[in-house]
Amino acid sequence: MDETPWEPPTVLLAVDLVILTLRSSTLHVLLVERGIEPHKGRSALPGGFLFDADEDLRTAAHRELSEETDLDAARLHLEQLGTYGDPGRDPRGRVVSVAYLAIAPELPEPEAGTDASAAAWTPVEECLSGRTELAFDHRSILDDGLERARAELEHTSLATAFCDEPFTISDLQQVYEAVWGQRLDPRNFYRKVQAVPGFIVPALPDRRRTRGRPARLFRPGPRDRLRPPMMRPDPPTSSEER
Amino acid sequence: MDETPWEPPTVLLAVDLVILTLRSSTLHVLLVERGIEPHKGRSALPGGFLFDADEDLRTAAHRELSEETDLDAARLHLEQLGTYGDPGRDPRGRVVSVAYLAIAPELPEPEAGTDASAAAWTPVEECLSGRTELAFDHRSILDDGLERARAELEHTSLATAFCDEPFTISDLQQVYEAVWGQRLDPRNFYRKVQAVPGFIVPALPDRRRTRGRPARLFRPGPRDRLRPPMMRPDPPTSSEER
DNA sequence: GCAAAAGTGTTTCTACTACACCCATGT
DNA sequence: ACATGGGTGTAGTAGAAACACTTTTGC
Repeated sequence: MDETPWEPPTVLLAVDLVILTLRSSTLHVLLVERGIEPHKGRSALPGGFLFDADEDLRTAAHRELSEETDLDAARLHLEQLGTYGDPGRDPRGRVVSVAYLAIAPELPEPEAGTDASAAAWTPVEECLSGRTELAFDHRSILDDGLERARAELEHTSLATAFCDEPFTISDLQQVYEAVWGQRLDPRNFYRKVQAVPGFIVPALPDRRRTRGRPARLFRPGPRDRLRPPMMRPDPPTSSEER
Repeated sequence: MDETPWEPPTVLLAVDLVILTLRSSTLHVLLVERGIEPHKGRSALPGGFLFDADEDLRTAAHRELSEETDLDAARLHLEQLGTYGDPGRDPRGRVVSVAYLAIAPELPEPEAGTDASAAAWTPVEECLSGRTELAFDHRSILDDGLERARAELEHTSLATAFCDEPFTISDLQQVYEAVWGQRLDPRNFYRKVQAVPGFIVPALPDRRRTRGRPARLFRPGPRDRLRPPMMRPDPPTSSEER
């Protein structure tokens, strides 16, 4: 049908990162302020173009992560989220961006970019409410990243990636509550988590000094997929169909 | 840091399709025989390069689908699966491929390509066992597609996309059994499916003529996300950790 | 009538919820 | 002592599995 000599179109390939963390029990996302057009001065997800034609996609994501934060990128959970390639999403031309989702434990210092204009942890609520508007289609990438994180908390051990080791069970509970936006019963959570084989394993009989009784400490277990899953309670469903 | 004039590398963008269907109670995937190098003569997932720089990714997937099968592409469930961009996955150069997952009900005629050399429904078992070797990294794309389909059967109404309307509950059960590779109890399945609000709704009091008592007919319901989910039974777990 | 598949009832077991209660520590 | 969060017991409820049994058709 089309045996005519035909040149496939080339596109620019980029990676974008949704980096989530918990800061004082609130979910935050790392945003940079764009230093150049388009969308100069607006907040955006960290990311950038593939460096050269031999660079692996995941490697590119790690590189951008290192360039724009001081995180120990190696130990970070990093997972492909989706690819965003609508024509017109970037006025400079056809840019297709592969988004990655990264989860970081709470950091000592919030920012310290070596590359981008400014990097800052921003409460996700600010983005969702529209108080902070994101460049390009980064709002929908963020939405997808949040929904992915919420779903993975049910079926994988992702939550432990938010925590520094060792962690207490209520550390873990704060992760679930922040990401799901729901309060959970600490007593039931305590047992439910431990009922999942391989999710968490006890650490040294060390104990954490806070108010109240010291808590036992745990580390991530060997299992990545949770069986049974940690199902989130149904949100108050407005209408029932039949 | 690098303010030197720098040209971002361009890549070739492709789409690949994992098209699954049920044929005589067995899960099949659509494969084409490659007519050109590389991997000439080998089986591969249908797909191809982006047509031009203005073409949407999903549109490209639909176009390739129409070109290589006679499916009514419009009514097909089509969902982004992931992006495969390892350098070296294609010897022709840097090709990044966005994979889509499509689910089709059983078709009157299995093949009829207008574009590719030959299209054929192949039992997925043939690919998994290695009896049919796939070109490029299509084997791992297929693996990801299967795992995605298995997971979506639990949480979404994807299974109805395998069925022609109207369908019986045991039609639906065959979908679950084929994709999960597990036998299910028909009596419990019968009630479990109907206990999910909005999953399926009764169709005309028409009945299907087979051996045995005729079954009631149903259509897909309004809900896309299943609550409660249809959890698959745990596969016989080999080892328990503690 | 008999085979075959659809659909129902019932029992048992497990899992989740809600909440009362006890435990260990800092102040 | 007492406040504060960690951890345990337990009853009530809902859902899942297992399986006996009835119903409706084709032959």
